[in-house]
Amino acid sequence: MIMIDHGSDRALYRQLADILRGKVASGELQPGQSLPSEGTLAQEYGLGRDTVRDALALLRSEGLVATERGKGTFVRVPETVAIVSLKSGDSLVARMPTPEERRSLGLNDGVPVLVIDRANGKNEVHGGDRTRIQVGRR
Amino acid sequence: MIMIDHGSDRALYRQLADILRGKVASGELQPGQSLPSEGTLAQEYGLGRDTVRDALALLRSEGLVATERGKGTFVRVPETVAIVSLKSGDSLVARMPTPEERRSLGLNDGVPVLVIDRANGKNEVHGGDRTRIQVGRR
DNA sequence: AGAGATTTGTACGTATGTATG
DNA sequence: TCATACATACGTACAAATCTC
Repeated sequence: MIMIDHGSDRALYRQLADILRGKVASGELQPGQSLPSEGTLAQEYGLGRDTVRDALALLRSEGLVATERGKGTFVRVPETVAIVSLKSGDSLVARMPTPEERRSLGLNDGVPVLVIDRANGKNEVHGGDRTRIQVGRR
Repeated sequence: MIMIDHGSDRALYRQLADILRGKVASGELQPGQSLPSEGTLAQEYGLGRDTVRDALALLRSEGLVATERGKGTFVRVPETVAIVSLKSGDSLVARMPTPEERRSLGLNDGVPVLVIDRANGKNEVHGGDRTRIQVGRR
């Protein structure tokens, strides 16, 4: 098993994030599955709880996991994706949501928004985890 | 001046983030301008440095500020935006970059990527802070 | 070049509160 | 009711990058 190298230049919390990211990538941790608790991870890897929390915060910011208070941290399950069509004259950008957008759309950490500027001047904001943009071929 | 309410339900670091976000929104803090140091903020608002860091981390995750080690935290300056055209049959999604994508594109915290699936099967990844997607009207 | 001050990064500890099961 | 788990907030200490003199 891969462990933490206290002699490495790489920060301990980054090493732990690498390990957990790898377990998600390899399928050892499946979508919906819970990670060990912060306390358990701290004990298993010989780290302070703060260091474990830094690692989990990093993975949340990447959109890889979601943490629920009192429950635990879980590998994110992909959302059902809706197709949104773009037409000639439309444009869009991607950015992180404002706190208000996060609330109103119910977005997790590590989820951007797509902001569409329609040719008619109207504006749309879509959650990045549940939206695919498509041109033509409707 | 707006201060921190230790009696409030809202977490202290969120209150501080609200204050700083407001100063950016109002223009009191201009793009490129540095925020007070963590130590200064902690002293001014009567908070622990850890709490100040939580607030700054939140603002970074929103793409509002960028922190440079040894220098300070600065209001993000908008990047020069390149226009990328979509054609019929193309599609795209937005998500947070992998660590590798962040490195290779030189992306800050709080900056998503746009992943374009071209009709010919090819794939493109663009930094969300420097890209506008457009359909037609080139 | 070098020394010292400033600033952020990392890592630990403790304590308490709140949500969940 | 009780145990578990995450959230918040304080403290300390040292490392590393930057800046100034």
